[in-house]
Amino acid sequence: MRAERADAARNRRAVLRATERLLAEGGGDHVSLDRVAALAEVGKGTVFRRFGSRAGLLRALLEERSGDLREAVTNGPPPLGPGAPARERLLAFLDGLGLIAERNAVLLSAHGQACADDKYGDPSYRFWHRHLSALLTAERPDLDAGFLAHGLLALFDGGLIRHLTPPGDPRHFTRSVQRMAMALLDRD
Amino acid sequence: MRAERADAARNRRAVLRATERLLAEGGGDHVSLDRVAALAEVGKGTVFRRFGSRAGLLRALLEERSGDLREAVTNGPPPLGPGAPARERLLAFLDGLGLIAERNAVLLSAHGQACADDKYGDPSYRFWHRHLSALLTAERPDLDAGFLAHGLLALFDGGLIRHLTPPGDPRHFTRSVQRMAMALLDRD
Amino acid sequence: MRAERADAARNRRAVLRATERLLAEGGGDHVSLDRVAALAEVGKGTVFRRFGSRAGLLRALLEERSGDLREAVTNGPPPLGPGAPARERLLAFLDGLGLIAERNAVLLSAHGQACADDKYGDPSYRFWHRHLSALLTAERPDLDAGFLAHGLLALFDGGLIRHLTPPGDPRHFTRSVQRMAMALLDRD
Amino acid sequence: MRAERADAARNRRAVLRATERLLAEGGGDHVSLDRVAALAEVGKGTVFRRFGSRAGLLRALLEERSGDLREAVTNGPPPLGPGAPARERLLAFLDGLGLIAERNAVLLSAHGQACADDKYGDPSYRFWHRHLSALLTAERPDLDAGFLAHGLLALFDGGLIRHLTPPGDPRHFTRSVQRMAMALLDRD
DNA sequence: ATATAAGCGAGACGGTACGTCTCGTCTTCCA
DNA sequence: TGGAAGACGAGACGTACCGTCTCGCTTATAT
Repeated sequence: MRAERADAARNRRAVLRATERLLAEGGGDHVSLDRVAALAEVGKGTVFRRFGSRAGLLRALLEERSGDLREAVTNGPPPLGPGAPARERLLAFLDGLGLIAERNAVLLSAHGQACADDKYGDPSYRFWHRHLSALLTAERPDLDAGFLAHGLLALFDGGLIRHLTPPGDPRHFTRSVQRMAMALLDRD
Repeated sequence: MRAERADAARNRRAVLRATERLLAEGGGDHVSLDRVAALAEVGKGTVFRRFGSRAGLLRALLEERSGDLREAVTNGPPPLGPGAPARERLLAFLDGLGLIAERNAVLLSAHGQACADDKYGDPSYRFWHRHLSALLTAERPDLDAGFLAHGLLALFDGGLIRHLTPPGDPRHFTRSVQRMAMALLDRD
Repeated sequence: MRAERADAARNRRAVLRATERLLAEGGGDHVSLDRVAALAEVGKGTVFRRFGSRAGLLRALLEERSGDLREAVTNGPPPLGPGAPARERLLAFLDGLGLIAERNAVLLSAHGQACADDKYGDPSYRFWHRHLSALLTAERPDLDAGFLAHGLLALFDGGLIRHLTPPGDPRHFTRSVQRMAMALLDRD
Repeated sequence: MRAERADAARNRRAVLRATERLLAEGGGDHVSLDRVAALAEVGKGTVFRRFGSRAGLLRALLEERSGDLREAVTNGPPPLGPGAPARERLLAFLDGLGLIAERNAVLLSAHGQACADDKYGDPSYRFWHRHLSALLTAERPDLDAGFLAHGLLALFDGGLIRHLTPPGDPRHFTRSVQRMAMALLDRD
């Protein structure tokens, strides 16, 4: 049991590392499960047993990347975690999510393509959405916070980030998102 | 450049009609170019000659669907066309685009998947983006209208529309978008 | 190198059987890889994985057909195998090869068309050529046996065989080849 | 009427020149009728009007190349033409045909592939075959001259010529053919 | 000079093969 | 005997090709 777990963990890591290498090399289309398995020196079946599908693999990688943020948002210290005013938490959250997105634009694209239309049911998406909704509601109970949350999350698209990120200013996108959020929060 | 040959036009139409039939029947994944060609009673080569790729085909269909709006926005009467106040034009435009999107959510999804990350360079996207940017700038020159325009357009995602449209209220999504736009325009 | 998997072998056989059925049904042009795969109840990829290309498939079939002769010539009893006088071995070999060719004229044509000009580098061709050369050299060291071997093998063309085989005398072609070989061997 | 003929002749020549340029450039597979038409600056329809098919085009080119030999063999002076002893005519003929074949090995391959199995009914082939048969019969009425003629003609295969022609000795193949023919003629 | 007719370039078309690729399943085999 | 390796089915994609067919310009004749 224990040895087996170690194997599984090693494989899991190998597959994820292979995936990110392929992502870095050739973009989202470069990540085929055959290639991932080959690069990870693992059978294709193993990839599926661990991750279920291409979408699952990309999702797992994305969750690995954003696990810390999720933790910080739930249990961490302010301003990310509970305790700070909603406005500050919102800005901090967008900063954190933006950083992840900027660093993983290619992965984001690939995940978006793979998940197709299940994207909005994804637990991860739902978590971000709930969090955003709550913060927005706190500041602007008069607005449709749920929809606004979708609106803000819709910005976190790999293609858009690549399109908007100028060379030399990797945080440009995040600041734009934050400004847009502020424009939404500002009461007329 | 010679004009499109008569039979070419006929085929173009047949292919587009076949595409929409397949989209309606079985969703985006049902639209394979082989099937399109077969249903249109056209050689596979013809589809590729006209549309270049799966993405090109879906794009063409989408442009056909939105051609009227584009025309109305450019040369039509107010409030869509020039002449009305920017705020009214914006609402009218979002109404028009929302209607198209609500009616073509499946197509939108399929297109989004196929176009991958070239989406933001697409002439059609750029047109909508320019238009939105101009209207937003007119109302709120103090904001980053270009980014807000991307933000609003990011909402027009097939999956999100399906996710948010309740049975019995097909225009719900559009109204939400309009409200979000108004929230952005309202000066603090 | 692992041994061929059991299912791989099964599929290999199924594909070859499908190929020969299609050859028999409708001639060489009837053998498309799509059809072969469909008839063998096998994915198209499997055909390519095993045989690499149309040419490879036909070559494999041909080699299957001539494997026994190859074995008999190498290790079998005289007069085909080693031990008999060269003249008798030559006649026996031509008889064997002629029989195969007469029975597989259609396959021969198809293979000739598909292999294009790599024909003379093909291991199978080289084997027959070496064998023939050796036998001819033994009998007529004064002649260019290598060239004569090419000359004799050039006769084994599907189209020529069909052209020369009268109804009711399927071995006519072979006897002609043998007589021509004898004419070459006969010393002036 | 007369002007039209001029056009037709010009086009015919342009198409043949284009064909040979493509043959020279990239081998037989490079000669697609689309490319021929484009290079000849001629409509594709014109190619088909003149030559009927890919095979017809290659045949026409081949006949252009061998027209002189045909004429010389029929009406020319000895030893090619009538008047010389059969043995000398045969050698002269093989020399002439060999020269053409050596210079047009690629064309020969392409023609062989295109004509598939109609090759032996081709008027040109039949002419060479009749001529060879007659000469062989004259020398060796005891042999099956018709078959031997096929045997000799079977040597004129583009692939074989390329395979056997060493760099620096372009007539090697022809001499080999002549020696083989002599070996056949030499009475035991 | 105008109208009609023929012919040709250009190339689109239908149909289809090829070979590559992908996913997710499923069989086989090894440890 | 349980899980890793990877072959498999299914089928899409995009390209190429052939031989046919359509179109519309250009020329050629007829009025």
